[in-house]
Amino acid sequence: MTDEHDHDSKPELPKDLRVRFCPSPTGTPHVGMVRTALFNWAQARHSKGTFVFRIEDTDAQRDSEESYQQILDALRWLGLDWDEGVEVGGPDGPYRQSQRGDIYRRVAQRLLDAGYAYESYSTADEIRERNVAAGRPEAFGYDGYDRNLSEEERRAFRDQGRKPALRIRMPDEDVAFDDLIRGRIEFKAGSVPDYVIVRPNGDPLYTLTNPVDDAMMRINVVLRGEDLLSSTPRQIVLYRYLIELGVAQAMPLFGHMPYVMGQGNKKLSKRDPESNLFLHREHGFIREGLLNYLALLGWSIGPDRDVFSMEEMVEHFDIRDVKANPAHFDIDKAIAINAEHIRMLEPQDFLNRSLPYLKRDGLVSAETWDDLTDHERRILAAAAPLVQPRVRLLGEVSGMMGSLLSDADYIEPDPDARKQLKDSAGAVLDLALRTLQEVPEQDWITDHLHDLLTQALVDQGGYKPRLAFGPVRVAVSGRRVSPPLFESLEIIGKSTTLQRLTNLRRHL
RNA sequence: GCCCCCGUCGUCUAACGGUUAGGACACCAGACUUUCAAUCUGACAACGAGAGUUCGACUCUCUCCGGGGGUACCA
Repeated sequence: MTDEHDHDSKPELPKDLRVRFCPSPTGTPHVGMVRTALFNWAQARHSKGTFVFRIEDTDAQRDSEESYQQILDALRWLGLDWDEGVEVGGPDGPYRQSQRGDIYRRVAQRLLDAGYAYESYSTADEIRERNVAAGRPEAFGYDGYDRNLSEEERRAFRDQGRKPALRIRMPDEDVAFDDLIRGRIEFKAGSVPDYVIVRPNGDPLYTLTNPVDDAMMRINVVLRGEDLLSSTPRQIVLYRYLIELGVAQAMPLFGHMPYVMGQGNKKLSKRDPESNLFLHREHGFIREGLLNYLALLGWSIGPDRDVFSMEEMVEHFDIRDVKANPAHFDIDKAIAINAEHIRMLEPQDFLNRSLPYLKRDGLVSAETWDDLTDHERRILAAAAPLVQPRVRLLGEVSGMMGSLLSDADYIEPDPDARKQLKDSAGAVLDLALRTLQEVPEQDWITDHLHDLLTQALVDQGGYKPRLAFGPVRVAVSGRRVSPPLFESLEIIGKSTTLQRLTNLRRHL
């Protein structure tokens, strides 16, 4: 497969590509995070490179073990496998930043010794006060006050009991780079203030840990969210220092992916239910469908095409083809794509994946095929082809199959279904009952039942098909929407069918 | 304030100087049908605005407008 696009001014991807996914374990996994993981994974697989999975848990206040476990669960469910990282190990471990404190301390000290970083005693309040006093906007940022403190001045601060944060010294020059998605981006000199890499209490910050780990893990392509775009110049500067110190070998390439947007013009927030990956799973998204949809947010496999497998995505994916503008998460389209993937499932696969939902809803005795009863297996096998093209989410399977799996001799019609019953329903049910009673067990098959009822109700009874079959369907399924009628009759059998017809007749 | 990003149907996208601006989702109408789906047909619907460059701009440049992000001892 040759790449059909030229990528203008965008850089070439490195030969031995190494990308990473490095979430912070805060909260439950969300779709924006999944999309980031997906694009990194797809690029790694396409380029036959290495996908590193690291956890950035330097913020003890917000990080949680539960969230970490959920992220693992998410990636495993989605099938986004990693080559090096947590759980699987690798040459550059440990892969949780909370276990790498010594590394950061050592690098910070070297940055300080080399003069690339300096001690800063200013508090946030003091910085703000100085800005206001100098007529600068409050949000001007750090003013460089501690840049050239003498040893005496530093001692004076220490004697007051103050401890310094460590700040990186930003050079007074433009910083530019070629973004893999956006092309050349230039930041004007002086627009990025000196920034903190280590707190006064010694805690390293993301600003330090992220580039240091990328450097030590030899990450050469950084694909991350657009929200990190404006922090790239300071990262580049730090990287230059790390190269000087021999900690980093070379500057990585950067690509900044557009946001996934929610309602209105706002980034999909963690609070938004539509962002919750596990909620989508509970509703019955399958991994193929969700991943396919997420891939569509900013990327296209080609003209006039939007349903594809992950294998196809891997074959064609190039981060340089990703669009730079934010995309709205459209749940309707996501569901439609999911429906396509459900229809493409092998029938047995469809059943196996539906079982947890059926079990959850109390319709079957087990979550796995082998643990079901013969009776359940027989019904499910017969019902699957009827149901599979009719559901868009696996969570809908229960509603479609409920009346087939149940051996109840009466099903209370839901209100929607009851509205379908016209005045003629009683007479129709009587006629259907009389007709079906005569059918020998061995003739209780779909085609025969269809012929028989059509003849009795439509041809001879004079009812329009709608009026003829509506009441029968409601009696059997209790719903306005159901699997096809005659197949359903065959599946539930003669005895149950007659009982349900009789009992609906009684409850009219 | 300053810095940075983004701008094609309602939504996701195709187009890479020359097309009646294509497809998908949603919506509407129809065919098929026992219902609902599936499938098929059709309809509706977009280049933010203005200047350039060019024989010719969705496409290149600039300005404006609009939206978003950053300006943290969060990531």
